[in-house]
Amino acid sequence: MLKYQQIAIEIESYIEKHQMQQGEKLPVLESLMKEFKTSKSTIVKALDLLEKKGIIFQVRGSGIFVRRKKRNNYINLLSNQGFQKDLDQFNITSEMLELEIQKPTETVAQNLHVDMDQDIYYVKRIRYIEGNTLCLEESFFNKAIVPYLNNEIGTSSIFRYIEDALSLKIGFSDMYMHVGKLIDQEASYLQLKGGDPKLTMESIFYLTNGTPFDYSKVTYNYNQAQFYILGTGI
Amino acid sequence: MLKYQQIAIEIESYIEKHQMQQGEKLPVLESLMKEFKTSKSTIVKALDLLEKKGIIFQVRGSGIFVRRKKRNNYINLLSNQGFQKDLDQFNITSEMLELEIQKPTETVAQNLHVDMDQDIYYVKRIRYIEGNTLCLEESFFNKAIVPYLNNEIGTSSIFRYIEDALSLKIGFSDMYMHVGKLIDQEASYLQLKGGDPKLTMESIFYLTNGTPFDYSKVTYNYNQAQFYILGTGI
DNA sequence: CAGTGGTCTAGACCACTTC
DNA sequence: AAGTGGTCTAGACCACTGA
Repeated sequence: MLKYQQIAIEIESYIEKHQMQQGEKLPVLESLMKEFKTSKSTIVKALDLLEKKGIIFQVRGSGIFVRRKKRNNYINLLSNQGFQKDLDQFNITSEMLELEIQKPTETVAQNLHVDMDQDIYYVKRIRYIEGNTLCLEESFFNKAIVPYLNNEIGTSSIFRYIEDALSLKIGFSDMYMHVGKLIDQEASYLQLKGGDPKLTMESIFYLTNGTPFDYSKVTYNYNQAQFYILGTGI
Repeated sequence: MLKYQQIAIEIESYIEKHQMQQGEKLPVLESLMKEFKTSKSTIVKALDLLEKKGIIFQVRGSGIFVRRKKRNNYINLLSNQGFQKDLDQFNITSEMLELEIQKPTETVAQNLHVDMDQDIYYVKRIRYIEGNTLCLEESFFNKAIVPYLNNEIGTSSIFRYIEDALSLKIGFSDMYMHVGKLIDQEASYLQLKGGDPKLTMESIFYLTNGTPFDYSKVTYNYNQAQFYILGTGI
């Protein structure tokens, strides 16, 4: 664990433990430097990390203040802000519908940057949140990167498997979202009606070295599709 | 203009000008330091800024690479990634429906952190993108911070007015979104039908010093509600 | 004008990738 | 082993806030 990450975690825990409210002031840089026995830059880097996560905001000439979101029951759209902790606060389970090795369609081949004759893992799941249908998810994994998947991995967390068991490092993602109407087949999976609203999210996930390994298309139940984003900078 | 911001802009222009593609390599840190006659930290800071904006990604031990989004016709959800440049690429206009001074409702008072007897500017607008109805927007501005608004400001850019004319600095925002069905009144504004899908986005905007000055509720036309996010970190 | 955060430097050392 | 990005330090100086 790097020093600045460790410091960030400790400051965040401190805020949590003391139930600090929006606008409450944290100790000044000078104090933090002494407390953590480190240089100014390292503290600044830790604080920048917390600012990016939406935990604090810094005001030049004034101080460092706590920032807190106000609503629960909303899911964080940028999981990097919450280090996956956010989804853990909900009880999310998966039901596997299909899991097989396929050749990619043209769209999939393009998004995963593979040839049409390479193998792809196709995973189709329904995900539940607190027992309600959250979304229908179709994912395509580049088999050259994720050589093996099974039912057990699919019903728990594929990403955790990729990071822990395959020790690959996930880097960044492109996400595209739009709103539309459910077709009958989608509706039946989500226990809704054809023509009901849907939120579709297409994502491409990359390893830290820039290789795309997962293209996924997720159709959300509009009753559960509640997201928040803590924006930094306008 | 700060040095690291200037450098970031120049690197971004370079990428743009040379039409560099996803995965193309930029010069190494050493070269950039020499080229911009500056220290390593400053270059690193400029690159971190570009990484946060989704323009590049850095791979330790390997290099600095260009990142490019693939789809057009999608609106950037995090305008901080694009410095407002993103919306400028579309032709967006506004039609003012209402503009008046009111007392806040309880919800508004809470979100803007004002008392129930303080004055609020209420602004109701329809926004168009390339001539099509994009959204119906209701905004509430704290009059103590934004003391004056008129039709002209409202039909152009209220935020630009706040930053330029009032010289206030906008800091960060909380955004909450969910999907639902249009009620008849909303539908008529958006030239859609009652029961059609809608995306609702509630935002609270804060100045850099943490004071909330704008609470807005935006109902998007589902035909135009196409957003993208360039995620960094998972 | 004192207090506080932000930028910038020069350099040491570390961790990862690539050959 | 060489190349490349990442962390960390110590300190100078700058820019903004608020009493």
